[in-house]
Amino acid sequence: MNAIGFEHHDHATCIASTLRLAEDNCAQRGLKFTPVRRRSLEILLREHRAMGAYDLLAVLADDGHSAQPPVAYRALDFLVTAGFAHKIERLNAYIACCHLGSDHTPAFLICRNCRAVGEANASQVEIRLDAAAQAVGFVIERTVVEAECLCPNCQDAA
Amino acid sequence: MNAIGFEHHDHATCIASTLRLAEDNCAQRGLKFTPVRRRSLEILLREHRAMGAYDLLAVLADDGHSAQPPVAYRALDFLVTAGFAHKIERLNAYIACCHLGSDHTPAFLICRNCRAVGEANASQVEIRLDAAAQAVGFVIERTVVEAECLCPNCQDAA
DNA sequence: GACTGAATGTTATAACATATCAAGTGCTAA
DNA sequence: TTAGCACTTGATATGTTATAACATTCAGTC
Repeated sequence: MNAIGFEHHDHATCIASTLRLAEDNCAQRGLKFTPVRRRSLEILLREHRAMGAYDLLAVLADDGHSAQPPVAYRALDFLVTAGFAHKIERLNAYIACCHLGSDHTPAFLICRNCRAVGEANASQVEIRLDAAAQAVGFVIERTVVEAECLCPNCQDAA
Repeated sequence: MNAIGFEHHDHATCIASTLRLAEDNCAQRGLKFTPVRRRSLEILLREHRAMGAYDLLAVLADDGHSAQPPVAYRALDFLVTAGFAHKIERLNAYIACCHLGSDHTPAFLICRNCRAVGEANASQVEIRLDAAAQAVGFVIERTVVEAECLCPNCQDAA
């Protein structure tokens, strides 16, 4: 369950700058970037992979935070709502957003074998559901796109 | 959690013909369309909406079938694998396929308020994830597209 | 009849998620 | 300055979704 496309980057800088971005963003929007929320985002960024809520919880517990499930779910809900993280429905797991700041419809590539996750950016995805939605009078608010894949490693292994 | 696009159809005929289609399909492919599997598909078709595994289980139990979770999950797994049903990841629920027989990438419209579900057919959906997948060496096997919507009723209610 | 492989029965538990209510915190307006 | 409000956090309990593991049954076939 590693993230894809991050093999050669300065991880510490990436985390710090994203946290700063999130901080600024919260200030602008009047959102409270509390310690648990900040720490949760930091954990997701540090892992750079999809984590279950209970995985996050375990790390928070190690920090000495309260370790009841609602703590993790509240933090994740905040991050997802604020656009700092995404939920991978397929895995019931959460991942820090790679394109924080830019408005985007995320699309995920998920290895069905090792659960590695890659986030494609919006320009690479085009969806034409509008006609179908209009036909039945639905208004689309958000679209989840998740592709079940085999990653290069797991292709080789097979 | 009603299905969309089925307001004016002959439901009994629809169920019967779909079951027959599934039966033929299994015969051709050498799959065993056992009583539980058949009954599960019939239940999904009858409901014409996304059902949780435990919802299905409850109906099976009323029939007098064994009512342990694996019974429902096995039946659902068979139906999904055979292409007779789909899983709605967003809802952790299952729905009978509307386009049984035709090869298709399903796409769902899901009302976030009442959980009504509509299945769009493949020609209305176009996805361009290939470039993103190629860039990181992933091979896409299946794509999940689920749009979070407001259905007409819930738009009015708002 | 005995073997084989698939399907089913059964028990237990893992994994994911939320309801509820109490307590703390920070802001602001009388 | 303190009363009230909105929001966040703490804590307990429980609800919901899913699977592991192993026993048993059953249909086909040698």
